[in-house]
Amino acid sequence: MDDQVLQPGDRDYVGALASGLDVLLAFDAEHPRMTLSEVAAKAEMDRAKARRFLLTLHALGFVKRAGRYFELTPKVLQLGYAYQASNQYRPMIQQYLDEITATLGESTSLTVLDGDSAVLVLRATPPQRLMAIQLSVGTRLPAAYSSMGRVQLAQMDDETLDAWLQRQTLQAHTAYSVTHVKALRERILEARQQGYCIVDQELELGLLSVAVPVFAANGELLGAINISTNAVRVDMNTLVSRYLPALQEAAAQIHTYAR
Amino acid sequence: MDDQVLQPGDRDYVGALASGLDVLLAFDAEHPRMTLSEVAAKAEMDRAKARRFLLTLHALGFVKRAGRYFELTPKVLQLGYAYQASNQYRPMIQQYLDEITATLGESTSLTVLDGDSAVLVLRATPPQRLMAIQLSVGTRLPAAYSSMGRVQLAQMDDETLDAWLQRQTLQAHTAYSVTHVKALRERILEARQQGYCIVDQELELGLLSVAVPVFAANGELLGAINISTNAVRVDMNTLVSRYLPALQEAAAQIHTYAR
DNA sequence: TTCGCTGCGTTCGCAAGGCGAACGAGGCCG
DNA sequence: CGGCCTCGTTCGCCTTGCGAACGCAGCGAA
Repeated sequence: MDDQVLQPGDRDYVGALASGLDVLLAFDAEHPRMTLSEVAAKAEMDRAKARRFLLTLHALGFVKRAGRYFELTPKVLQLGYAYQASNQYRPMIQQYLDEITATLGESTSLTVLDGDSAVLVLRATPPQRLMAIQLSVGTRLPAAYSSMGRVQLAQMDDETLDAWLQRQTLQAHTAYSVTHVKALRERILEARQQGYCIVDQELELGLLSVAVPVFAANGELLGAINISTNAVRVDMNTLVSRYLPALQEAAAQIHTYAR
Repeated sequence: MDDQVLQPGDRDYVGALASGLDVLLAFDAEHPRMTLSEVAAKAEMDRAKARRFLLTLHALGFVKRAGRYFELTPKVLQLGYAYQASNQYRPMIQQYLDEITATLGESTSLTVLDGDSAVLVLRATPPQRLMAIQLSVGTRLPAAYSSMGRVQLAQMDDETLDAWLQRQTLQAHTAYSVTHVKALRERILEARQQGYCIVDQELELGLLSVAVPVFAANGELLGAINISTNAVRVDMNTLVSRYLPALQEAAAQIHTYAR
Protein backbone atom coordinates (compact mmCIF):
# COMPACT_ATOMS: atom_id res chain seq x y z
CA MET A 1 0.00 0.00 0.00
CA ASP A 2 1.61 3.23 -1.09
CA ASP A 3 0.55 6.41 0.66
CA GLN A 4 -0.77 7.82 -2.58
CA VAL A 5 -2.88 10.79 -1.64
CA LEU A 6 -6.16 10.58 -3.50
CA GLN A 7 -8.27 8.99 -6.20
CA PRO A 8 -10.35 11.29 -8.42
CA GLY A 9 -12.15 9.14 -10.99
CA ASP A 10 -10.11 6.05 -10.32
CA ARG A 11 -10.97 2.42 -10.81
CA ASP A 12 -11.85 1.94 -7.15
CA TYR A 13 -13.76 5.18 -6.80
CA VAL A 14 -17.39 4.48 -5.94
CA GLY A 15 -19.30 7.31 -7.56
CA ALA A 16 -22.59 6.22 -6.08
CA LEU A 17 -21.31 6.80 -2.57
CA ALA A 18 -20.06 10.27 -3.43
CA SER A 19 -23.38 11.18 -5.03
CA GLY A 20 -25.33 9.84 -2.08
CA LEU A 21 -23.32 11.94 0.34
CA ASP A 22 -23.82 14.94 -1.94
CA VAL A 23 -27.56 14.43 -1.58
CA LEU A 24 -27.22 14.35 2.21
CA LEU A 25 -25.12 17.49 2.15
CA ALA A 26 -27.63 19.24 -0.09
CA PHE A 27 -29.79 19.80 2.98
CA ASP A 28 -28.74 22.85 4.97
CA ALA A 29 -30.11 25.53 7.25
CA GLU A 30 -31.77 27.36 4.33
CA HIS A 31 -33.08 24.17 2.72
CA PRO A 32 -34.20 21.81 5.46
CA ARG A 33 -37.11 20.42 3.38
CA MET A 34 -36.95 19.96 -0.38
CA THR A 35 -38.83 18.25 -3.18
CA LEU A 36 -37.07 15.71 -5.35
CA SER A 37 -36.45 18.33 -8.03
CA GLU A 38 -35.08 20.83 -5.56
CA VAL A 39 -32.66 18.27 -4.19
CA ALA A 40 -31.61 17.40 -7.73
CA ALA A 41 -30.92 21.07 -8.51
CA LYS A 42 -29.05 21.66 -5.26
CA ALA A 43 -26.90 18.55 -5.61
CA GLU A 44 -26.38 19.22 -9.31
CA MET A 45 -27.74 15.95 -10.65
CA ASP A 46 -30.77 15.00 -12.70
CA ARG A 47 -34.02 14.08 -11.02
CA ALA A 48 -33.75 10.38 -11.69
CA LYS A 49 -30.40 10.21 -9.95
CA ALA A 50 -31.52 12.31 -6.99
CA ARG A 51 -34.59 10.12 -6.66
CA ARG A 52 -32.58 6.91 -6.40
CA PHE A 53 -30.43 8.29 -3.64
CA LEU A 54 -33.32 9.86 -1.77
CA LEU A 55 -35.23 6.58 -1.86
CA THR A 56 -32.16 4.71 -0.70
CA LEU A 57 -31.55 7.16 2.12
CA HIS A 58 -35.21 6.88 2.98
CA ALA A 59 -34.98 3.09 3.16
CA LEU A 60 -31.93 3.44 5.40
CA GLY A 61 -33.78 5.86 7.67
CA PHE A 62 -31.63 8.93 7.05
CA VAL A 63 -34.37 10.95 5.35
CA LYS A 64 -38.12 10.94 5.73
CA ARG A 65 -40.73 12.09 3.27
CA ALA A 66 -43.64 14.33 4.11
CA GLY A 67 -45.77 14.29 0.97
CA ARG A 68 -43.61 15.61 -1.82
CA TYR A 69 -41.03 16.91 0.60
CA PHE A 70 -37.94 15.19 1.89
CA GLU A 71 -36.16 16.08 5.11
CA LEU A 72 -33.38 14.65 7.24
CA THR A 73 -34.05 12.44 10.26
CA PRO A 74 -32.03 12.58 13.48
CA LYS A 75 -30.33 9.40 12.34
CA VAL A 76 -27.85 11.48 10.37
CA LEU A 77 -26.41 12.60 13.71
CA GLN A 78 -25.15 9.05 14.11
CA LEU A 79 -22.74 9.58 11.25
CA GLY A 80 -20.93 12.30 13.15
CA TYR A 81 -21.25 10.50 16.45
CA ALA A 82 -18.38 8.11 15.88
CA TYR A 83 -15.99 10.97 15.30
CA GLN A 84 -17.04 12.73 18.46
CA ALA A 85 -16.78 9.58 20.52
CA SER A 86 -13.38 8.73 19.07
CA ASN A 87 -11.69 11.72 20.65
CA GLN A 88 -10.71 10.44 24.06
CA TYR A 89 -9.82 13.91 25.36
CA ARG A 90 -13.19 15.37 24.44
CA PRO A 91 -14.83 15.21 27.90
CA MET A 92 -11.82 16.80 29.56
CA ILE A 93 -11.60 19.63 27.10
CA GLN A 94 -15.35 20.19 27.37
CA GLN A 95 -14.93 20.66 31.11
CA TYR A 96 -12.36 23.41 30.61
CA LEU A 97 -14.53 25.14 28.04
CA ASP A 98 -17.51 25.01 30.39
CA GLU A 99 -15.41 26.48 33.18
CA ILE A 100 -14.17 29.39 31.10
CA THR A 101 -17.66 30.07 29.80
CA ALA A 102 -19.07 29.98 33.33
CA THR A 103 -16.38 32.35 34.62
CA LEU A 104 -16.28 34.87 31.78
CA GLY A 105 -19.82 34.49 30.45
CA GLU A 106 -18.52 34.13 26.88
CA SER A 107 -18.81 31.46 24.20
CA THR A 108 -15.89 29.07 23.92
CA SER A 109 -15.15 26.29 21.47
CA LEU A 110 -12.70 23.69 20.28
CA THR A 111 -12.04 23.51 16.56
CA VAL A 112 -9.82 21.32 14.45
CA LEU A 113 -8.37 22.14 11.06
CA ASP A 114 -9.72 20.29 8.04
CA GLY A 115 -8.45 21.54 4.72
CA ASP A 116 -9.27 25.22 4.41
CA SER A 117 -11.71 25.21 7.29
CA ALA A 118 -11.68 25.22 11.04
CA VAL A 119 -14.38 22.77 12.06
CA LEU A 120 -16.24 23.35 15.30
CA VAL A 121 -16.00 20.18 17.40
CA LEU A 122 -16.99 21.25 20.92
CA ARG A 123 -18.59 24.37 22.28
CA ALA A 124 -19.87 25.98 25.45
CA THR A 125 -22.25 28.93 25.48
CA PRO A 126 -23.35 31.17 28.34
CA PRO A 127 -27.00 30.78 29.45
CA GLN A 128 -28.02 34.37 28.70
CA ARG A 129 -27.25 36.22 25.45
CA LEU A 130 -30.20 35.30 23.33
CA MET A 131 -28.88 37.18 20.34
CA ALA A 132 -25.56 35.37 20.08
CA ILE A 133 -24.86 33.72 16.74
CA GLN A 134 -25.57 30.07 17.36
CA LEU A 135 -22.88 27.98 15.77
CA SER A 136 -23.37 24.27 16.01
CA VAL A 137 -20.96 21.37 16.06
CA GLY A 138 -19.83 20.65 12.50
CA THR A 139 -19.87 24.27 11.40
CA ARG A 140 -16.99 25.10 9.10
CA LEU A 141 -15.30 28.49 9.42
CA PRO A 142 -12.71 29.78 6.94
CA ALA A 143 -9.33 28.99 8.47
CA ALA A 144 -7.85 32.18 7.02
CA TYR A 145 -10.29 34.47 8.82
CA SER A 146 -10.78 32.78 12.17
CA SER A 147 -8.47 32.94 15.17
CA MET A 148 -8.72 29.16 15.59
CA GLY A 149 -7.76 28.62 12.00
CA ARG A 150 -4.79 30.94 12.06
CA VAL A 151 -3.38 29.65 15.31
CA GLN A 152 -3.47 26.10 13.91
CA LEU A 153 -1.95 27.17 10.62
CA ALA A 154 0.82 28.69 12.72
CA GLN A 155 1.71 25.18 13.88
CA MET A 156 2.52 23.99 10.36
CA ASP A 157 6.13 24.02 9.21
CA ASP A 158 7.06 26.77 6.76
CA GLU A 159 6.90 24.54 3.72
CA THR A 160 3.43 23.18 4.45
CA LEU A 161 2.17 26.62 5.41
CA ASP A 162 3.44 28.22 2.22
CA ALA A 163 1.90 25.47 0.14
CA TRP A 164 -1.37 26.10 1.93
CA LEU A 165 -1.16 29.85 1.44
CA GLN A 166 -0.44 29.29 -2.23
CA ARG A 167 -3.78 27.60 -2.68
CA GLN A 168 -5.77 30.39 -1.08
CA THR A 169 -7.81 32.95 -2.91
CA LEU A 170 -8.77 35.34 -0.17
CA GLN A 171 -12.31 36.56 -0.04
CA ALA A 172 -12.82 39.55 2.26
CA HIS A 173 -15.74 39.11 4.65
CA THR A 174 -15.72 42.58 6.20
CA ALA A 175 -13.89 45.88 5.78
CA TYR A 176 -11.38 44.62 8.35
CA SER A 177 -10.49 41.46 6.44
CA VAL A 178 -6.91 40.96 5.39
CA THR A 179 -6.97 40.68 1.61
CA HIS A 180 -3.41 39.83 0.62
CA VAL A 181 -1.83 36.46 1.14
CA LYS A 182 1.36 38.17 2.21
CA ALA A 183 -0.40 40.03 5.03
CA LEU A 184 -2.17 36.86 6.08
CA ARG A 185 1.16 35.07 6.24
CA GLU A 186 2.49 37.77 8.55
CA ARG A 187 -0.48 37.42 10.87
CA ILE A 188 0.04 33.69 11.02
CA LEU A 189 3.74 34.01 11.75
CA GLU A 190 2.91 36.51 14.46
CA ALA A 191 0.49 33.97 15.93
CA ARG A 192 3.22 31.34 15.85
CA GLN A 193 5.64 33.56 17.69
CA GLN A 194 3.12 34.78 20.28
CA GLY A 195 1.50 31.39 20.80
CA TYR A 196 -1.96 32.88 20.43
CA CYS A 197 -4.03 34.65 17.82
CA ILE A 198 -6.58 37.43 17.92
CA VAL A 199 -8.87 38.13 14.98
CA ASP A 200 -10.76 41.40 15.15
CA GLN A 201 -13.91 41.49 13.02
CA GLU A 202 -12.26 40.02 9.94
CA LEU A 203 -14.90 37.30 9.62
CA GLU A 204 -17.97 39.17 10.76
CA LEU A 205 -18.56 42.70 11.94
CA GLY A 206 -18.54 42.85 15.74
CA LEU A 207 -17.01 39.40 16.12
CA LEU A 208 -13.84 39.43 18.20
CA SER A 209 -12.08 36.17 18.88
CA VAL A 210 -8.93 34.90 20.58
CA ALA A 211 -7.52 31.39 20.23
CA VAL A 212 -4.62 29.25 21.45
CA PRO A 213 -3.49 25.83 20.21
CA VAL A 214 -3.96 22.80 22.47
CA PHE A 215 -1.55 19.88 22.59
CA ALA A 216 -1.73 16.44 24.13
CA ALA A 217 1.02 15.36 26.52
CA ASN A 218 2.80 13.63 23.65
CA GLY A 219 2.95 16.88 21.71
CA GLU A 220 0.19 16.02 19.25
CA LEU A 221 -1.85 19.04 18.13
CA LEU A 222 -5.41 18.45 19.27
CA GLY A 223 -6.87 21.64 17.83
CA ALA A 224 -7.46 25.20 19.00
CA ILE A 225 -9.63 26.54 21.78
CA ASN A 226 -11.06 29.99 21.53
CA ILE A 227 -13.23 32.63 23.14
CA SER A 228 -15.61 34.54 20.89
CA THR A 229 -17.10 37.79 21.99
CA ASN A 230 -18.46 41.11 20.84
CA ALA A 231 -16.11 43.90 19.87
CA VAL A 232 -18.54 46.46 21.26
CA ARG A 233 -18.75 44.83 24.66
CA VAL A 234 -15.14 43.85 25.25
CA ASP A 235 -12.05 45.95 24.54
CA MET A 236 -8.71 44.62 23.37
CA ASN A 237 -7.13 45.18 26.76
CA THR A 238 -9.65 42.96 28.57
CA LEU A 239 -9.25 40.37 25.86
CA VAL A 240 -5.49 40.13 26.33
CA SER A 241 -5.27 40.61 30.09
CA ARG A 242 -8.27 38.57 31.17
CA TYR A 243 -9.53 36.27 28.43
CA LEU A 244 -6.23 35.13 26.95
CA PRO A 245 -4.76 33.92 30.27
CA ALA A 246 -7.87 31.80 30.88
CA LEU A 247 -7.35 30.09 27.54
CA GLN A 248 -3.63 29.62 28.15
CA GLU A 249 -4.27 28.12 31.57
CA ALA A 250 -6.77 25.66 30.11
CA ALA A 251 -4.38 24.74 27.29
CA ALA A 252 -1.60 24.15 29.84
CA GLN A 253 -3.84 21.91 31.93
CA ILE A 254 -4.88 19.91 28.88
CA HIS A 255 -1.27 19.56 27.80
CA THR A 256 -0.42 18.17 31.21
CA TYR A 257 -3.32 15.77 31.62
CA ALA A 258 -4.10 14.63 28.08
CA ARG A 259 -2.17 11.40 27.91
CA MET B 1 -45.97 9.10 -5.90
CA ASP B 2 -47.61 6.80 -3.36
CA ASP B 3 -46.46 7.06 0.21
CA GLN B 4 -45.09 3.55 0.08
CA VAL B 5 -42.94 3.11 3.13
CA LEU B 6 -39.65 1.57 2.12
CA GLN B 7 -37.58 -0.20 -0.50
CA PRO B 8 -35.49 -3.16 0.62
CA GLY B 9 -33.66 -4.56 -2.41
CA ASP B 10 -35.70 -2.61 -4.92
CA ARG B 11 -34.84 -1.51 -8.40
CA ASP B 12 -33.95 2.01 -7.27
CA TYR B 13 -32.06 0.94 -4.19
CA VAL B 14 -28.44 2.03 -4.44
CA GLY B 15 -26.55 -0.64 -2.58
CA ALA B 16 -23.25 1.15 -2.91
CA LEU B 17 -24.54 4.07 -0.86
CA ALA B 18 -25.81 1.78 1.88
CA SER B 19 -22.48 -0.04 2.01
CA GLY B 20 -20.55 3.21 2.11
CA LEU B 21 -22.58 4.46 5.03
CA ASP B 22 -22.07 1.11 6.75
CA VAL B 23 -18.35 1.68 6.46
CA LEU B 24 -18.70 5.13 8.03
CA LEU B 25 -20.83 3.71 10.83
CA ALA B 26 -18.30 0.94 11.44
CA PHE B 27 -16.17 3.48 13.29
CA ASP B 28 -17.25 3.96 16.89
CA ALA B 29 -15.89 4.84 20.31
CA GLU B 30 -14.25 1.43 20.72
CA HIS B 31 -12.90 1.38 17.16
CA PRO B 32 -11.78 4.88 16.22
CA ARG B 33 -8.87 3.59 14.09
CA MET B 34 -9.01 0.41 12.06
CA THR B 35 -7.09 -1.36 9.33
CA LEU B 36 -8.79 -2.24 6.08
CA SER B 37 -9.39 -5.79 7.27
CA GLU B 38 -10.83 -4.64 10.58
CA VAL B 39 -13.25 -2.32 8.83
CA ALA B 40 -14.25 -5.14 6.50
CA ALA B 41 -14.98 -7.42 9.46
CA LYS B 42 -16.87 -4.75 11.38
CA ALA B 43 -18.99 -3.74 8.40
CA GLU B 44 -19.49 -7.38 7.41
CA MET B 45 -18.10 -7.16 3.90
CA ASP B 46 -15.06 -8.62 2.18
CA ARG B 47 -11.81 -6.70 2.11
CA ALA B 48 -12.05 -5.69 -1.51
CA LYS B 49 -15.40 -4.06 -0.95
CA ALA B 50 -14.31 -2.28 2.22
CA ARG B 51 -11.23 -1.04 0.43
CA ARG B 52 -13.23 0.60 -2.38
CA PHE B 53 -15.42 2.49 0.06
CA LEU B 54 -12.54 3.50 2.29
CA LEU B 55 -10.61 4.84 -0.70
CA THR B 56 -13.68 6.71 -1.90
CA LEU B 57 -14.33 8.18 1.53
CA HIS B 58 -10.66 9.08 1.67
CA ALA B 59 -10.90 10.89 -1.66
CA LEU B 60 -13.96 12.75 -0.38
CA GLY B 61 -12.13 13.74 2.79
CA PHE B 62 -14.29 11.86 5.27
CA VAL B 63 -11.55 9.47 6.37
CA LYS B 64 -7.78 9.81 6.56
CA ARG B 65 -5.18 7.11 6.56
CA ALA B 66 -2.29 6.92 8.97
CA GLY B 67 -0.14 4.12 7.59
CA ARG B 68 -2.30 1.01 7.55
CA TYR B 69 -4.90 2.62 9.75
CA PHE B 70 -7.98 4.52 8.73
CA GLU B 71 -9.79 7.05 10.92
CA LEU B 72 -12.57 9.57 10.54
CA THR B 73 -11.92 13.25 9.85
CA PRO B 74 -13.94 16.10 11.34
CA LYS B 75 -15.62 16.44 7.97
CA VAL B 76 -18.09 13.74 8.99
CA LEU B 77 -19.56 16.26 11.42
CA GLN B 78 -20.82 18.15 8.39
CA LEU B 79 -23.22 15.32 7.63
CA GLY B 80 -25.05 15.86 10.89
CA TYR B 81 -24.76 19.62 10.70
CA ALA B 82 -27.63 20.15 8.30
CA TYR B 83 -30.00 18.36 10.60
CA GLN B 84 -28.99 20.45 13.56
CA ALA B 85 -29.27 23.66 11.60
CA SER B 86 -32.65 22.69 10.20
CA ASN B 87 -34.37 22.83 13.56
CA GLN B 88 -35.35 26.46 13.88
CA TYR B 89 -36.25 26.14 17.56
CA ARG B 90 -32.88 24.71 18.51
CA PRO B 91 -31.28 27.91 19.87
CA MET B 92 -34.31 28.71 22.00
CA ILE B 93 -34.51 25.24 23.49
CA GLN B 94 -30.77 25.27 24.14
CA GLN B 95 -31.23 28.44 26.19
CA TYR B 96 -33.81 26.79 28.41
CA LEU B 97 -31.63 23.71 28.88
CA ASP B 98 -28.67 25.91 29.80
CA GLU B 99 -30.80 27.77 32.32
CA ILE B 100 -32.04 24.63 34.02
CA THR B 101 -28.54 23.19 34.11
CA ALA B 102 -27.17 26.41 35.57
CA THR B 103 -29.88 26.53 38.24
CA LEU B 104 -29.95 22.89 39.27
CA GLY B 105 -26.42 21.85 38.38
CA GLU B 106 -27.67 18.80 36.51
CA SER B 107 -27.35 17.55 32.94
CA THR B 108 -30.26 18.32 30.64
CA SER B 109 -30.97 17.30 27.08
CA LEU B 110 -33.39 17.35 24.19
CA THR B 111 -34.02 14.07 22.42
CA VAL B 112 -36.22 13.10 19.51
CA LEU B 113 -37.66 9.70 18.76
CA ASP B 114 -36.26 7.78 15.80
CA GLY B 115 -37.53 4.23 15.48
CA ASP B 116 -36.71 2.34 18.65
CA SER B 117 -34.29 4.95 19.91
CA ALA B 118 -34.36 8.33 21.55
CA VAL B 119 -31.64 10.34 19.81
CA LEU B 120 -29.82 13.02 21.75
CA VAL B 121 -30.05 16.29 19.81
CA LEU B 122 -29.09 18.99 22.31
CA ARG B 123 -27.52 18.88 25.73
CA ALA B 124 -26.26 21.03 28.56
CA THR B 125 -23.91 19.81 31.24
CA PRO B 126 -22.84 21.42 34.51
CA PRO B 127 -19.19 22.59 34.67
CA GLN B 128 -18.20 20.37 37.60
CA ARG B 129 -18.97 16.64 37.83
CA LEU B 130 -16.01 15.14 36.08
CA MET B 131 -17.32 11.62 36.49
CA ALA B 132 -20.63 12.17 34.73
CA ILE B 133 -21.33 9.87 31.80
CA GLN B 134 -20.56 12.00 28.79
CA LEU B 135 -23.22 11.46 26.19
CA SER B 136 -22.71 13.30 22.96
CA VAL B 137 -25.09 14.57 20.35
CA GLY B 138 -26.19 11.67 18.14
CA THR B 139 -26.16 9.12 20.93
CA ARG B 140 -29.04 6.66 20.68
CA LEU B 141 -30.75 5.47 23.84
CA PRO B 142 -33.33 2.68 23.89
CA ALA B 143 -36.72 4.39 23.82
CA ALA B 144 -38.21 1.69 26.04
CA TYR B 145 -35.80 2.32 28.91
CA SER B 146 -35.31 6.08 28.85
CA SER B 147 -37.64 8.70 30.27
CA MET B 148 -37.36 10.74 27.03
CA GLY B 149 -38.30 7.70 24.99
CA ARG B 150 -41.30 6.77 27.09
CA VAL B 151 -42.70 10.25 27.31
CA GLN B 152 -42.59 10.53 23.53
CA LEU B 153 -44.11 7.09 23.04
CA ALA B 154 -46.90 8.32 25.29
CA GLN B 155 -47.76 10.89 22.64
CA MET B 156 -48.54 8.23 20.03
CA ASP B 157 -52.14 7.17 19.54
CA ASP B 158 -53.07 3.76 20.94
CA GLU B 159 -52.89 2.00 17.61
CA THR B 160 -49.40 3.26 16.73
CA LEU B 161 -48.18 2.62 20.25
CA ASP B 162 -49.43 -0.94 20.31
CA ALA B 163 -47.87 -1.62 16.92
CA TRP B 164 -44.61 -0.26 18.30
CA LEU B 165 -44.83 -2.35 21.46
CA GLN B 166 -45.55 -5.43 19.37
CA ARG B 167 -42.20 -5.07 17.66
CA GLN B 168 -40.23 -4.84 20.89
CA THR B 169 -38.20 -7.61 22.42
CA LEU B 170 -37.26 -6.17 25.77
CA GLN B 171 -33.73 -6.59 26.97
CA ALA B 172 -33.25 -5.80 30.66
CA HIS B 173 -30.35 -3.45 31.31
CA THR B 174 -30.40 -3.54 35.12
CA ALA B 175 -32.24 -5.36 37.88
CA TYR B 176 -34.77 -2.50 37.86
CA SER B 177 -35.63 -2.86 34.16
CA VAL B 178 -39.20 -3.59 33.23
CA THR B 179 -39.12 -6.88 31.36
CA HIS B 180 -42.65 -7.42 30.13
CA VAL B 181 -44.21 -5.49 27.30
CA LYS B 182 -47.43 -5.28 29.28
CA ALA B 183 -45.68 -3.55 32.19
CA LEU B 184 -43.90 -1.21 29.80
CA ARG B 185 -47.22 -0.31 28.24
CA GLU B 186 -48.59 0.61 31.66
CA ARG B 187 -45.62 2.86 32.35
CA ILE B 188 -46.12 4.60 29.06
CA LEU B 189 -49.84 5.11 29.64
CA GLU B 190 -49.03 6.46 33.08
CA ALA B 191 -46.61 8.91 31.46
CA ARG B 192 -49.32 9.97 29.01
CA GLN B 193 -51.78 10.64 31.81
CA GLN B 194 -49.27 12.45 34.04
CA GLY B 195 -47.65 14.41 31.24
CA TYR B 196 -44.18 13.44 32.43
CA CYS B 197 -42.09 10.32 32.91
CA ILE B 198 -39.56 9.23 35.49
CA VAL B 199 -37.26 6.28 34.86
CA ASP B 200 -35.41 5.02 37.89
CA GLN B 201 -32.24 3.08 37.06
CA GLU B 202 -33.86 0.94 34.40
CA LEU B 203 -31.21 1.83 31.84
CA GLU B 204 -28.14 2.05 34.03
CA LEU B 205 -27.59 1.59 37.73
CA GLY B 206 -27.63 4.93 39.52
CA LEU B 207 -29.15 6.78 36.58
CA LEU B 208 -32.32 8.64 37.48
CA SER B 209 -34.06 10.65 34.81
CA VAL B 210 -37.22 12.73 34.38
CA ALA B 211 -38.61 13.94 31.06
CA VAL B 212 -41.51 15.93 29.65
CA PRO B 213 -42.61 16.30 26.02
CA VAL B 214 -42.15 19.66 24.28
CA PHE B 215 -44.53 21.02 21.69
CA ALA B 216 -44.35 23.92 19.25
CA ALA B 217 -47.09 26.53 19.30
CA ASN B 218 -48.86 24.67 16.49
CA GLY B 219 -49.01 21.51 18.57
CA GLU B 220 -46.22 19.69 16.75
CA LEU B 221 -44.20 17.37 18.97
CA LEU B 222 -40.63 18.68 18.97
CA GLY B 223 -39.18 15.99 21.23
CA ALA B 224 -38.62 15.51 24.93
CA ILE B 225 -36.48 17.46 27.38
CA ASN B 226 -35.08 15.73 30.40
CA ILE B 227 -32.91 16.04 33.48
CA SER B 228 -30.54 13.19 34.24
CA THR B 229 -29.08 12.78 37.67
CA ASN B 230 -27.73 10.30 40.16
CA ALA B 231 -30.10 8.20 42.25
CA VAL B 232 -27.69 8.35 45.18
CA ARG B 233 -27.49 12.12 45.19
CA VAL B 234 -31.10 13.06 44.52
CA ASP B 235 -34.18 11.50 46.06
CA MET B 236 -37.50 11.00 44.34
CA ASN B 237 -39.12 13.81 46.28
CA THR B 238 -36.61 16.41 45.12
CA LEU B 239 -36.98 15.11 41.60
CA VAL B 240 -40.73 15.61 41.56
CA SER B 241 -40.98 18.79 43.61
CA ARG B 242 -37.97 20.67 42.28
CA TYR B 243 -36.70 19.20 39.02
CA LEU B 244 -39.96 18.35 37.33
CA PRO B 245 -41.46 21.86 37.67
CA ALA B 246 -38.35 23.35 36.06
CA LEU B 247 -38.83 21.09 33.04
CA GLN B 248 -42.54 21.81 32.86
CA GLU B 249 -41.93 25.54 33.02
CA ALA B 250 -39.40 25.32 30.17
CA ALA B 251 -41.77 23.17 28.10
CA ALA B 252 -44.56 25.70 28.66
CA GLN B 253 -42.31 28.58 27.58
CA ILE B 254 -41.25 26.70 24.46
CA HIS B 255 -44.85 25.85 23.66
CA THR B 256 -45.72 29.54 23.87
CA TYR B 257 -42.81 30.96 21.93
CA ALA B 258 -41.98 28.26 19.37
CA ARG B 259 -43.90 29.53 16.37
C1' DT C 1 -64.17 22.91 -22.79
C1' DT C 2 -59.91 21.95 -25.08
C1' DC C 3 -55.43 22.72 -26.05
C1' DG C 4 -50.51 23.30 -25.38
C1' DC C 5 -47.23 24.08 -21.95
C1' DT C 6 -44.56 23.64 -17.87
C1' DG C 7 -42.75 21.09 -14.04
C1' DC C 8 -43.27 17.07 -11.66
C1' DG C 9 -42.25 11.96 -10.41
C1' DT C 10 -41.38 7.57 -12.62
C1' DT C 11 -39.81 3.91 -16.07
C1' DC C 12 -36.46 0.79 -18.43
C1' DG C 13 -32.79 -0.59 -21.97
C1' DC C 14 -27.90 0.03 -22.12
C1' DA C 15 -23.24 0.05 -20.59
C1' DA C 16 -20.58 1.97 -16.89
C1' DG C 17 -18.73 0.41 -12.91
C1' DG C 18 -18.88 -2.49 -8.55
C1' DC C 19 -18.16 -7.40 -7.20
C1' DG C 20 -15.19 -11.00 -5.15
C1' DA C 21 -12.34 -15.07 -6.44
C1' DA C 22 -7.79 -15.29 -7.15
C1' DC C 23 -3.25 -13.41 -6.57
C1' DG C 24 1.23 -11.98 -4.55
C1' DA C 25 3.76 -9.81 -0.87
C1' DG C 26 5.26 -9.58 3.66
C1' DG C 27 5.69 -11.55 8.56
C1' DC C 28 6.00 -15.41 11.66
C1' DC C 29 7.06 -19.88 13.35
C1' DG C 30 9.08 -24.57 13.37
C1' DC D 1 14.61 -22.15 4.76
C1' DG D 2 10.05 -23.55 3.62
C1' DG D 3 5.39 -23.77 4.92
C1' DC D 4 1.66 -21.08 6.39
C1' DC D 5 -0.76 -17.38 7.83
C1' DT D 6 -2.88 -12.64 6.94
C1' DC D 7 -2.81 -8.68 4.67
C1' DG D 8 -3.72 -5.41 0.65
C1' DT D 9 -4.43 -5.47 -4.21
C1' DT D 10 -5.83 -6.92 -9.06
C1' DC D 11 -9.03 -7.76 -13.00
C1' DG D 12 -12.66 -10.18 -15.84
C1' DC D 13 -17.53 -10.95 -15.37
C1' DC D 14 -22.11 -9.45 -14.84
C1' DT D 15 -24.64 -6.83 -11.63
C1' DT D 16 -26.56 -2.25 -11.04
C1' DG D 17 -26.68 2.53 -11.50
C1' DC D 18 -27.48 5.97 -15.42
C1' DG D 19 -30.46 9.33 -17.82
C1' DA D 20 -33.25 9.93 -22.05
C1' DA D 21 -37.81 9.30 -22.59
C1' DC D 22 -42.30 8.95 -20.75
C1' DG D 23 -46.87 10.02 -18.53
C1' DC D 24 -49.34 12.73 -15.53
C1' DA D 25 -51.24 16.61 -13.20
C1' DG D 26 -52.02 21.73 -12.88
C1' DC D 27 -52.57 26.04 -15.24
C1' DG D 28 -53.52 29.77 -18.50
C1' DA D 29 -54.90 31.01 -23.13
C1' DA D 30 -57.82 30.28 -26.83
